[in-house]
Amino acid sequence: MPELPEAETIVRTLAPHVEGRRIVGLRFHAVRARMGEIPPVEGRVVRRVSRYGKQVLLELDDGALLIQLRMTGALVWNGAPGPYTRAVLELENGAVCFNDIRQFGSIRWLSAPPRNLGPDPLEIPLEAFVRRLEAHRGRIKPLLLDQRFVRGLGNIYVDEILFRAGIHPRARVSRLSRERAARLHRSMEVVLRLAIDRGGSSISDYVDAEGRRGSFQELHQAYGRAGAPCFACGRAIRRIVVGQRGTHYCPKCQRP
DNA sequence: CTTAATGTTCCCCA
DNA sequence: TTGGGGAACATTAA
Repeated sequence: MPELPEAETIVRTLAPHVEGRRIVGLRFHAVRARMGEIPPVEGRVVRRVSRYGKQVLLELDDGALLIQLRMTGALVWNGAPGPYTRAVLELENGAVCFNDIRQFGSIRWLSAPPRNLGPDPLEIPLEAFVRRLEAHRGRIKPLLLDQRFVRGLGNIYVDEILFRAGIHPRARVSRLSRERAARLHRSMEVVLRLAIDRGGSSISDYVDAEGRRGSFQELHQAYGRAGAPCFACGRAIRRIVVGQRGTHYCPKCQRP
């Protein structure tokens, strides 16, 4: 469920409730939700809530809880625990439910800040982005989905970004002109910022920490619009499979 | 009953 | 080493 804009929205809506608050307990309702060992966190204070790509970090004094939401994970403040609640973090002033229908998500302990992924797409300068592109060969969509290339993009936003940039999802990275690379860089920033402004995309399950849905799905130009007319040219949006992921694009605006 | 779904990881092959 | 394809994980909805 969460890509960068959803994770960012969760962080922004969760932070005011938990930052500076003392932890009372961390309980797992599903064994698979905990990845690896987690030291006792009772009595420790949540210093900061932040985002690393599409993951959420609850930073304590000497480490952090890293929450991977994967496909259906959610962090809801003071929500009632339900059948899909996999863990609950109790604080002095309330609780955070980690809900996750498909159970792909997990919570793990980090003793040092993560740095295993690529740069944040909202922070990487154009020059660095172009240099990174030049170091790769394959197709553009799988590369943008690779979290080691940039961190935070997922299936929805890659389709939206490529649409806005007018680039075919199967375009070869090595054949992108500098101009198109610049357009891609700009589209990345515009689409992500717009999506954050709209509180993310709620296709099925996604809600922020207040339990509210996002509205960026109403502005999708490509994702989920197979067969519908392109807002730019009127041609039907096409759905293909690229790297095992459903991929939506306009055959006219995104020429091969 | 079959397929696809906002994600990642692992295995095999070129 | 890199990249591509397929499968796996668990659950729901169409």
